[in-house]
Amino acid sequence: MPSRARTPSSKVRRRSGRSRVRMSEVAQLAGVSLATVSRVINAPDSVSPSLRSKVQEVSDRLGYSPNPIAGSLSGAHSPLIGVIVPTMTNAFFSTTLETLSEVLEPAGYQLMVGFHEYDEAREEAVVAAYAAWRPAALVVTGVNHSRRTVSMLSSLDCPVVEMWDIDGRPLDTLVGYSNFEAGKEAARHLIDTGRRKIACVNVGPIRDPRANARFDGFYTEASEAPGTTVRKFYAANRGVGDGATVMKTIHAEFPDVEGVFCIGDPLAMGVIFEAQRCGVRVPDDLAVVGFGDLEASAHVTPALTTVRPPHDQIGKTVAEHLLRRFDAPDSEGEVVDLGFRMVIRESA
Amino acid sequence: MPSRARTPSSKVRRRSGRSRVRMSEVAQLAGVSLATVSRVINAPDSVSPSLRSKVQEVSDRLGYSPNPIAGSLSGAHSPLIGVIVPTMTNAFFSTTLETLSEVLEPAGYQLMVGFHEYDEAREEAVVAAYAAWRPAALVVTGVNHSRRTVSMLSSLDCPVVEMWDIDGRPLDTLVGYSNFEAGKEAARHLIDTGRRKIACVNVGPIRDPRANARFDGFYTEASEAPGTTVRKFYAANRGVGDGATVMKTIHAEFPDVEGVFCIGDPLAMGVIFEAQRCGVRVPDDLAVVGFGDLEASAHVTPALTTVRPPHDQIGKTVAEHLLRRFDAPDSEGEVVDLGFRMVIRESA
DNA sequence: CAAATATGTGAAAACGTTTACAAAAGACGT
DNA sequence: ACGTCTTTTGTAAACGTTTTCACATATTTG
Repeated sequence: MPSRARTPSSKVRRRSGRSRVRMSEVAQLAGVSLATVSRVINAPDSVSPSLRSKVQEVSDRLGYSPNPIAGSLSGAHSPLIGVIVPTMTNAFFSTTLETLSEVLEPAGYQLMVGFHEYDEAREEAVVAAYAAWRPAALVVTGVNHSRRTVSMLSSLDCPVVEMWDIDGRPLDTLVGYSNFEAGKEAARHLIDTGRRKIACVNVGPIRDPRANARFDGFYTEASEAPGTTVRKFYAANRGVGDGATVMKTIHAEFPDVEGVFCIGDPLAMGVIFEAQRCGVRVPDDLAVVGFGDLEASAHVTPALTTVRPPHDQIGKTVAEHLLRRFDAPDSEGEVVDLGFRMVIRESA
Repeated sequence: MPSRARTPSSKVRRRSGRSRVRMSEVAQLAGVSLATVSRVINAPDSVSPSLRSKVQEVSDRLGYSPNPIAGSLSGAHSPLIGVIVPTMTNAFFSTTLETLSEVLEPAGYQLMVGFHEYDEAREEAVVAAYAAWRPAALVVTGVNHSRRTVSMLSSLDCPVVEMWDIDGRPLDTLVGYSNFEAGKEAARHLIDTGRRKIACVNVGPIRDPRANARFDGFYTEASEAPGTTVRKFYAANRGVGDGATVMKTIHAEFPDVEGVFCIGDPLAMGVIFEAQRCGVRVPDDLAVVGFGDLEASAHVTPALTTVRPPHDQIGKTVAEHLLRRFDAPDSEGEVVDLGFRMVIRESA
C-alpha cells in the first residue's frame, strides 16, 4: 500500500523508450564474437566475406550504430575535431566552419567549435578542454598563441592545423596566406593609382593579429613610398557603423586624405556610405580599399575595391588535408600558402 | 641486428610526452579511494572537509583534469551540447552560436555544431549522429523536422530546445518569435504608409521555413487590405547581389510597384543599391522593408526599415534555460516568445 | 544508554567499445 | 600426410570514470 505513487527519483535511471542496441547483441544474434563485429565495422577487409555479410545483415536489421563514447575511450582517438575560431560574427570564419563541416561530417567526424574573441587566455582554456577529448584533430586560427597553448598543441598526438595566417612558425600544418603581404598589396594599389595622402583604419580595442598584420603591411609599404604621408585611424569595432564614424572624423579633421585602406570590408563600406552622406565622391575625392571581399562588397555603390582572401579554399584545404592525414597516419604536416587576390572595382 | 631501423608502426602506440594524470593517481597520492576523488569533483559537499581539501590539493598539484570521455561513458550524459543550425552564412545563427558558447562553455559544456542547409534529410543524419553522444542537451533550429527526426528528438532523454521559431507544436522547449506575425507587421507598415502596389521577395531554391512563414504572413496580411495588389518575387539566393537582381526585374517589368518587403536584410540592401543605380528614389518612389536588422542595416543610405528579431536574446535565453534545467533535472520544457520589433528608419 | 538514523568512505561492478594476444583453421609446398 | 605460413576468429584485458551497495563511524533520539 504505497502512500506515494512515485518511486523516489534517485532510484530511477530514466531510460528513453528502448535503449540503444549494443554491439554485444549484434554479436550474439550473428553468432560471432564482439571482436568480429568491431572488425566488420572498422576493418571490413579483415573479416571473411561470409561472416562479414552475416554481421552486416544483423547489424542493419537491429539498427545498430556504435557508441562513439565507448569507441573513443577504448580507441586511440575520438571522432571529434576541435575547431577554434576567434569569433563567428566575422563572416570569414563562418564559411570556413561550414566547409569543414561539409567535408568532415560525411567522413564520420564531429565538429566541436569554440570561440575566444581574440583572447589568448580564453583560447588556452578552450584548447585545454578540447585536448581532453582526445580529438582526431585540432584546428585553430592563426599562429599567435600563448606559451601554454603552444605547448599543449605540440604535445597533442593528433594533427594540428593553424589556418587563416601564414606569417609565423608552423606548429604542424599551416593553411592560409600572408596578411602582411595583403596589406602591402593594398598600399601599392593606392600608390600606383596616384594617391599620396593616405590613411589606414584598424580596429582599436580588438587585438586581432591578422588585422594588425594587414595594417602593418599596409603602413610599411605605404610609408616607404616617396612623397607619401600615412595616417593611422582606429575604429571602435569592425562594423559598418564604425567605418562611418571614422569617415566622419576624416571628413571633419583630415579632408585632404586621398585614399583609405580598411582592414575589413564592413569598415570600408561604412566609409563609403558616410562619404556619400558627406558629399565626398568615391573614388574621385577619396579612394577606398577594403579587405575580405564579402558578398555585399561587389554590390555597394561604388563597388568596393578589396583584397580577397581564399575564403572558401581554406576550409576545403584544411578538411582535405586532415582526411589525407587520417588515412596515412605517419604523413607529415605541411605549409600551404593559398595566396590572396586584389579585386579592383570602382572604389579605388 | 635489425635490418630496418624502425619498429613496425603497428606495434607502437604513440603516446605524447607524459600521458595525462588519471584519477587513480590522485586517489593513491591522497590516500583515498577512487570514489572519493570522483565525489570531490562532482559532489564536494558529500565529502568531509578534511579529505576534500587533501584531494583538492593533490589534484591541483598533479594538474589533474577528468577525462570527459570516461565520464560520459560511465555517467548518464556527456557534457556535450549539440547545436544544429541550417547554415552559418546567415548572420542570425552566428550570433546565437556565439552566445550559446559564451554561457555554456564556462559552465563546463562543449558545443558540437552541425549544419544542414535546410535539408531535412541532412538534419536527420546530424541529429542521429549527435544523439549517439548522449548529449546533455540538443538545440535545433525551427519547428519543421522530418518524422524520424521528431521521433529521435522526443525519445532523447535530455532537454531539447527548438529555437528561432514559435509557429508550431513544441517538442519540449521552444524559444523564438512568430515569423508569420513578423511578415504581417511588415505588410501593415507598408499599407499604413499608403502603398497599395506591393511586392514581396522570397528566396526561391532554398526551403527555409522561417523565411516562408514571413513571406506568407506578409502576403496574407497585404492581400487582405482593400485595394492592394501584391506580387511575389523569388531571388536565386539570399545575398545582396540577389536583391539587386530582383530590383532590376522590378524596375524593368513592374515599375509601378510602390513598396517591397524582403525576407532578409541583405536582399533589401541589394534592392536599395540597385534602386539607386536605376534612379529609383527610396522611399519616395519605392519603400523597402527588410527583415533581420543586421549591423549594416542602420548604415546604408537610406537607412533600412526592417523587422528586428530577438537576435541576441535567443541564444541567451536558450543557454540560461538549459543551465536552469540541468540544475533541476525534473523541470519542464517551456515556450518562450521573445517577440520582434519593427524598426522604422528611412527606407519605408 | 541502547537503538535508530545520518553521514562519510571504500570495493567493485558497470558503461560499450578496441585491440593485443592466442588459438584455430586454411593454404601450400614437399 | 606433415610441417610451415598466412589468414580468420575468439578471449580477455584495457580505456578512466560514475555509481550502487555495504560498511563503518558519528549523531540523534526515546
